[in-house]
Amino acid sequence: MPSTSNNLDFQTQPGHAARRLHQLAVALFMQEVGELGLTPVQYSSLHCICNQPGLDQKSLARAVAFDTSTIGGVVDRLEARGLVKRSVSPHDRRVRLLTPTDQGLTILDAVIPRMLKAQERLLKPLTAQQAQQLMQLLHILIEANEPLSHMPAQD
Amino acid sequence: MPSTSNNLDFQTQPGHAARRLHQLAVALFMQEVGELGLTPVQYSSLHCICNQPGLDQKSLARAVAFDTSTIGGVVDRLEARGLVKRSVSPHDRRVRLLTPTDQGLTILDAVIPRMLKAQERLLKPLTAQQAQQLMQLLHILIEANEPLSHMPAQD
DNA sequence: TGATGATAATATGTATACTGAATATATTTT
DNA sequence: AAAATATATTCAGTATACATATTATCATCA
Repeated sequence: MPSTSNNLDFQTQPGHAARRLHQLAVALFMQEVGELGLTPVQYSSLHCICNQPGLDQKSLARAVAFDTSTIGGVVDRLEARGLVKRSVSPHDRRVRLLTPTDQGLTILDAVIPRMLKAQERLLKPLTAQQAQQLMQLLHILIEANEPLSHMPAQD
Repeated sequence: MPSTSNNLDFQTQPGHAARRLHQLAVALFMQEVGELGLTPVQYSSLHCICNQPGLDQKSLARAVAFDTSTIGGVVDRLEARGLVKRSVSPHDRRVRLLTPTDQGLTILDAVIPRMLKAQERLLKPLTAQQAQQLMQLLHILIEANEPLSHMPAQD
């Protein structure tokens, strides 16, 4: 028996389970929302920008927990689709301020019920109590390990 | 107040939590294992190949829950680093059989304790009971939603 | 046997997700 | 004010992760 068996099986490791859960969450999101052409990350970003128009990219990155490199490409695509506008901040010309277009606001409203359905489907195999438990446990891990995220640090 | 507030905040959605958990799991893995130059996915694949030498790529994809496009690139990189060999199956020349090299076996042994440390660190904020609960809930979701995975179907 | 269809792998294109370097602009220090 | 430092964004490079198309090979059946 090799040293790599049984309890060492990657299948049972939390990291692998985390990848699988994420994989399923994305697949469900794309099933429900994909028709509208928004990815999960694009949705989160658009949501943020609509709720806080005038946000800069660094703050957006922190809000959705991305590094600033990644957010750049996401915003590129939202901008290319005409859902968001980038403008140079008058106070600091390094900064790009993000605002939603009318089309961006419209599509966000169309996406939300579908997004909610995806979330519901993801947790459907759990009882209400289990679902609440899961979310609580996830939040503990996320908050405790926050410093590990690659998003820009708090001001 | 826009229609996109509060309980609709993406921060509280399970899909977002899933992405964050995965993000943390990868970051911890890379902290512990990165020095050895293996990613989480490469580790899982190498582990599989070492435990089942002669595996074909499709079976590997199913084992690690990837689609076959993705696994191709992963194996490319493992092969380029000399950890794995690809050979044409004598029974079916479409099939590539995967076997570990000595170096592949050696590096796997070196990786395992570090990988375990990463897993431990990920769940450290939880009590033993909570950790067990979390894993149980994750497995329920993964199994229930299995048909959604993009990995190749069972034979 | 030759056409048909199925299958394993590869190739192409898009979108995360990260590291590290480069660029432009601000701020601080001397 | 010039120099040094800091910051927001962008750029280049690597590695998932998926969809879709293509290629090579196999299996079946007319």
